[in-house]
Amino acid sequence: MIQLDKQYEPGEVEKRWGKFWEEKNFFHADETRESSAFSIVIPPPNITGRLHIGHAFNNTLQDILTRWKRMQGFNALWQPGTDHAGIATQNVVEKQLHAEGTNRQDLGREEFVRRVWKWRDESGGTITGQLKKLGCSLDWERDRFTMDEGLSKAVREVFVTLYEEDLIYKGDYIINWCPRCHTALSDLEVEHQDTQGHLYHLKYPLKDSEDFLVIATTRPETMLGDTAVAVNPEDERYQGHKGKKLMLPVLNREIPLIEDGYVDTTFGTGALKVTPAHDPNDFELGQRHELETINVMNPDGTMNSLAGSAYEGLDRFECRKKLVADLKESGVLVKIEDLNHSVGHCYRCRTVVEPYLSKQWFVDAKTLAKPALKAVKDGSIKIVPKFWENTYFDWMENIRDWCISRQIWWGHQIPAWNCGDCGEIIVARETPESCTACSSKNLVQETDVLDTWFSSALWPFSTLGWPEKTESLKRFYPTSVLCTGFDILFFWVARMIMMGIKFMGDVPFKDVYIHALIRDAEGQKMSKTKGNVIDPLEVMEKYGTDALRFTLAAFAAQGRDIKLAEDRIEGYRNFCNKLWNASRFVFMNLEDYKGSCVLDNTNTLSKPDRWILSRLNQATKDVNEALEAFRFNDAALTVYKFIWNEYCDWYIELAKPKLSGSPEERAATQNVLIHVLDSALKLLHPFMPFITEEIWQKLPQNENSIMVSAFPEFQESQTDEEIEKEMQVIMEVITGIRNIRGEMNLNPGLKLNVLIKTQNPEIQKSLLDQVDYIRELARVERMEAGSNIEKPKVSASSVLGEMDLIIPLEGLMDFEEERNRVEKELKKIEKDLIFLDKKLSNPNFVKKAPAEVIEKDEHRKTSLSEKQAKLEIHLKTIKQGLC
RNA sequence: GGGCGGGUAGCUCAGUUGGGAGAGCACCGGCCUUACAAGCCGGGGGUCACAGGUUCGAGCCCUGUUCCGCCUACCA
Repeated sequence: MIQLDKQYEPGEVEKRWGKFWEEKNFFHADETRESSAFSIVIPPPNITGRLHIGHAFNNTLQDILTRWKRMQGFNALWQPGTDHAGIATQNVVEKQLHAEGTNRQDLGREEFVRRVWKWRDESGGTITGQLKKLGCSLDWERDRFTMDEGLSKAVREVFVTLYEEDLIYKGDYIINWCPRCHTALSDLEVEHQDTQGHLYHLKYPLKDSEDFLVIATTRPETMLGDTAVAVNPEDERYQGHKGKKLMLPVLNREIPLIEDGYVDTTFGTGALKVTPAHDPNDFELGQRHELETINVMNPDGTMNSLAGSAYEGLDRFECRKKLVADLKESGVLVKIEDLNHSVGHCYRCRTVVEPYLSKQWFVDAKTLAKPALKAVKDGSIKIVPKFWENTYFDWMENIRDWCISRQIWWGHQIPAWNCGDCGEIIVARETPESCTACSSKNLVQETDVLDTWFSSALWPFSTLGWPEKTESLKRFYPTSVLCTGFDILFFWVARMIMMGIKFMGDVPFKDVYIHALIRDAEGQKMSKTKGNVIDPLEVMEKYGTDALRFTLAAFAAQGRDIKLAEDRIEGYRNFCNKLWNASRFVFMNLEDYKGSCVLDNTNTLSKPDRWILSRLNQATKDVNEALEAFRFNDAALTVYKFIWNEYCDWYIELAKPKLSGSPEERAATQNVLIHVLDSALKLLHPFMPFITEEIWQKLPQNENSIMVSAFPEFQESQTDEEIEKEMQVIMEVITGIRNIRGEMNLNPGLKLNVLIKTQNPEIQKSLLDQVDYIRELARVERMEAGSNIEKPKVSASSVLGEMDLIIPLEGLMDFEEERNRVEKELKKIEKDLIFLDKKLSNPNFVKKAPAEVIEKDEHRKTSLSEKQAKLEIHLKTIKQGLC
């Protein structure tokens, strides 16, 4: 006989089954298998990553879907992999070098890249091990890395194709420059933060005049690169100055006054300094007016020689300080105002980014966005929850070209070669031997690498073998669903849609499930610097992986951010224990059991048996429907309630008397206990894979693992509404008795006698049929049920539907308590009746509401009135007793 | 500036087509009832942010206000 410990201990169990699943290769999806496919690609974690709570959440949801579909018989693939995470990884290794007293420049590019690979081989797998601990059923055989040979080939293929179609181009534009990372960033990689800054008002003198204009700027140091001042042509203040020249203070450079409708007459003084090399708007102004561009900064954020000898070499912020002091002294500075404005920061290192003119590579995003926009508009891709679609549309409709070149070393080097002789740019899939224009062998490859998100954008097909035409692609593309947080909707999701449609001719996934972000108990974003991170590994250690997974699923409602509270995890840890002990009970009663988990003979079933089977069927339906709609929380809660509130609270209790009944009764009950436990474990398995496997393996069945067993399916024939109603009445009586016992402080051990008066012969019969359950569960000695019951004077009583529940309490009666109890009940009824009366006496309601609603209310009113009358009589006798 | 999400019990949150609000935790009372004290039984607790509107009927639909959070933007 199988004995379970009194408490569930997750640690050892999790290790054992994790290993078992992997050894049995259950996570593998075979592309040659015929059954219909279900596929998900993991949002590839950075190789620098350690599993944080966001990963745990995201991957738990994916694992739930994958396990569920796999059990449903789908050929289910969950594609694993990691991202090389260009800047992030480079920063990590650079930090190491710094600690060793060296740097990447000293190492040189080749050696540095070798060093990063070495780091990746040694530490890049951390997250993989952690995902395994979480129980993720990823097909590890297919593990991919964005810098793998195959995926790099895909990157080249895409780059070259887009270049050939003029969808990738190279040009001089203002980009976001991070002076610390020494690289360009895409617009998305800049985090805007509202910052309390200053607006400096400066006098720009007109040439050969005492007169001057006042301009306003937040970044005075950029004035050193000014090549014009602009005003709005409509601005009356400046009508007299048309065509004049100004002298740039400090450098005494002559600059023109130009007119452009872009200038906002209401901001500052209505005069705008124009710095085409250091501001995106000024750059456009400059292009329109053919202004010179003067770049006054070095890539590291210090001022260069064009800034003038007084400032050359200074850091941009030091320069600002010194310059402002100088301007104040020379009388150029008019005033300094406080200004709250948003300042861009590098999303990797938090350094203030600098708008910077430089030569970069861009993707023509507008062209690629069009079909990607359409795919969501026409429903080829569904975003859940739907409100994210608007955000997606908005961004895609206003998309700007994507800067894809990065001046770092770790990543996919751009497949472009510059001819040292004729200057030709050669973009090619294979490294060229010689220049296509002049046949020179003097070719140097572009040193820039591609934005990390460029390779991520190809993930749904590059991982399946593209550009080769593989079986895996055929079977698993398009993938079924993409599951991710909204923070990378633009970074990743939108770009995958663009690239998928462009290169596969089909969407990369049919559904996108966007989940919320997890915050701490105060609603703060978790971050290491704040020290408020919940470490999933610690939580798993403390409460068990299943408890964490279930908590995350139960929180996954569609809407607000998730404030993770530890007591919820504890609550679901308790649920594990509850399930464990219910199973323990089942196993304790199986020593003579000979059957299997499959119900063979339904004829011998008792009413509670039929009831729990019907309820199981309903739960099955609800779970499947909820998962189908990505309502993880509903699905989780359904299983929870079924197991705890129905199977444990009622069915096991109802089963106890039958287990000590006749051998036939005992056998039948064992059958149902086991069958329902078996099914409940399956329903729960996607959420709690470890404990369900542990218990399931002890059940009498022959399959390999619960994870490859068949997920329960709803069967119309298994629903039995009659039985559900009948059992409801029995439960009501039991609860009613318990209620009186509790409210009147009667000793729980005290056996009561119970009278039930009812005119309904069916209820009478049912009560008498099932008197054993009532006696057992409500601790009743004798029960009488009939239509001619006399109510003893000294008794507690309540009205339950068509039944009058009477408990004689001669010698035990606390009249005071009973009066309070009945008066409380009457008060409630009175309130309800007033409400119903009002409603039913409203002619419009009677006229317009659907018949069934009216009928329901009328019925309710009658039964409440009856109940009220009966209770009032009862109350009278109580009061007599009190006197 | 534009957009999105949220405001429901003391706390954390559900509430799927509109028909008088639920869970977990916390709280109160009673129980070691041989599966489980990480448990069992019973109980109290809500002007569903505010103000209007539509409707016979609104937590749910519409409008406005307010507070919180987030996204986005070329506010020098």
